Amino acid sequence: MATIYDVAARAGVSTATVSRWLAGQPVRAAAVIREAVEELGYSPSPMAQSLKSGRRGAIGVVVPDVTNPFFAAVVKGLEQASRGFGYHMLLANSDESSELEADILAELTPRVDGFILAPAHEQDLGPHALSEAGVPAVLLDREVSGGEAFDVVLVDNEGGARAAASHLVSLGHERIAMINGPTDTTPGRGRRAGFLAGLAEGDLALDPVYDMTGDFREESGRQITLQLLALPESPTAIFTANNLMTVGALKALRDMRVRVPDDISIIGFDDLSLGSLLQPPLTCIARPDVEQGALAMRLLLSRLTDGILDDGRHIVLNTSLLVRGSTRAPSAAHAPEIRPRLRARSGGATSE
Amino acid sequence: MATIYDVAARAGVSTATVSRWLAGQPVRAAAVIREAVEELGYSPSPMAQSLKSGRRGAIGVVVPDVTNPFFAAVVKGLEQASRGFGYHMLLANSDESSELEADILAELTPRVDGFILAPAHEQDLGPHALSEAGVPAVLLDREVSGGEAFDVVLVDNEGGARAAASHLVSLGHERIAMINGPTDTTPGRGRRAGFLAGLAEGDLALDPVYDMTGDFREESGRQITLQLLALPESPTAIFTANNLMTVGALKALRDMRVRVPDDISIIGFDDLSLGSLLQPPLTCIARPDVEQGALAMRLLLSRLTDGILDDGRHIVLNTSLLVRGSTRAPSAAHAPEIRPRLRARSGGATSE
DNA sequence: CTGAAAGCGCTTACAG
DNA sequence: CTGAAAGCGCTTACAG
Repeated sequence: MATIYDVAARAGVSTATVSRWLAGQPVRAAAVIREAVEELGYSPSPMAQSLKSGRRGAIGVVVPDVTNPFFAAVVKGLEQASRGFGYHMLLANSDESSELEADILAELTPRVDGFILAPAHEQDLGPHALSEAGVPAVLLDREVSGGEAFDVVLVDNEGGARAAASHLVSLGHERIAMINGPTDTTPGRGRRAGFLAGLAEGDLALDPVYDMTGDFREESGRQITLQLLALPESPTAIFTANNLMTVGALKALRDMRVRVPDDISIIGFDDLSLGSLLQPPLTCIARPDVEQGALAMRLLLSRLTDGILDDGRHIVLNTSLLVRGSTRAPSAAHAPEIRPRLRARSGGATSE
Repeated sequence: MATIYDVAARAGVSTATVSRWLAGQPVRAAAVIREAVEELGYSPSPMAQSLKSGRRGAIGVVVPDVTNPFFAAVVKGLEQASRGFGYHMLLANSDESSELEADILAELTPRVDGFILAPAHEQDLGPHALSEAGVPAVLLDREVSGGEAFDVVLVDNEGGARAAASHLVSLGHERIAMINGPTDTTPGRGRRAGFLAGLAEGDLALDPVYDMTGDFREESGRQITLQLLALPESPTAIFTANNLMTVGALKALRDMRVRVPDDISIIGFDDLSLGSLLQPPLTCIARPDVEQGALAMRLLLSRLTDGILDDGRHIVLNTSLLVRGSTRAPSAAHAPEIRPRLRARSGGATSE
């Protein structure tokens, strides 16, 4: 590989001049240098440049799981927004583990100029180590306790979950279950709070037997749904707190031959790529994903390139309720008013 | 940040000794050095190390689109297989564009030790530039013409597509359409060849009006399906050549209220994450994805760490036919034998 | 605008 | 096993 010395020699100037030309500064020998560069096929070594300048030219992206369509979309948004700024993306999955996340951050820190991070848990220490090291980070979809100084791009978890609750309440449901994610994550905490608030507005409380916590993965959604169906008095409606758990719940429902929405209503936080193709189509709380990634990247770039040093900026994106076919009023067999009478005879259609 | 000089000074040894200790070589002052490193919170600069050693510690991953669940799974496999080897992943999307791909490769080349690449088209020049530059690359899911020297991990496109054709033929279909991807991609070429072969085994040919080519994206699957449905004699079965186009086709079918499999059968290459939840569940050609990524990474690592210099190794993964509910024998109204008679009266149920 | 020179933080023959 | 020294390929005050 040709070095800057080769170019300088060939062009008959000093390496300093070549370096200036590379940086776009006005240089007398511009034409000769360009020629030498082309003939030698020269391209500067990013490693050497970084060593001198301290600029790494890379951004670390750490998400729980790229396999989750939401995060895949986020990554796409990140890339779109960063195009043309000369940064590359170092991607890693934390697999929802705070330990792995901390390791990854430590590994990546000396290699990047900043981070886009969706922390596994709100108690994660990794992000704080970052701010101590002076590496800017914007938190995506999830906050961290004591992390007010970070830029954050969130979705309106409370508002979305509240809308889900209101929707179910307005349909007449009373036996309503929530399959939530860990409450030590921002989405888990926010969606729970919002859901409880929405129920409260309908003078309902979340019955402890219907108050379930999974781990945001498909399998936990499936298992918990199975548990709910096995209850002596199973719920007439379920709110699943994210896309993957919704899929798990739907699979459990199908396996148990529970009809949606006849026997049970289901509404999920996050739309599914095939949400509109399901039978019935999924009622859900939809939200931007690619845009959320793009927004986060723009915040980071503004710190990196404009040297912005404000306090943490908070952006909260709106959700929207998509009423499709998976929710409806509870069937007569489950209607609260007549439930006791019917149950004395039938034992309840869904409790088996 | 502490440098190796700080550590050396504190430990009372030379930087050479510290460097050797870092590399795991036996050193007398090991204990003192360790202490100094801990007290200073020293961690070596990867940039400086790279500049000296030439080892970049990163692998470039270039795929058409991480948003495609197949590639998201592949990326997960790549990461799993590389864990513990000390490499980081630089991820970029080519967006199915050969030009963007070439730019990305040029940008990334000086920063990585090797590439995992799913080329946009078989004529791409980018990969050849790589081998000229001496940067190892393994091709994933897609080959490149004249690229016999590359390691490649493919899926059995021919076999899978042939199985799809056989399945439809065995059900009695004759008016069979294929919605393929670009034939200048390995999957497009292979799946077409396999499908034609499968039809030929049933003494059938692919009618030119049923021989469609999209771009592997959802929207093209939708558009083409609409075109097929508008045909005076629409097909009784469709084979879609990848996951995204299958989704598009299903949406078109739903929008046009065409019943599956009553009015039309559909089989896709690639399973969908919700494939089993659809009504009817999707019949498809399934294949490994995470494993394909892991395999590709192992090939690359073997070149990188063991310095293997063999000729290109080819791995072809098997597909499996998942017969679910979206395919069945053509209905009487479409049965070839009696079609002419019926059509004289009804005009055909699906042609509207 | 330009060049000589120092230095970014390491690693690695070379000599001991 | 260890240290002095050169050098990886750049950039950037400094002096002109």
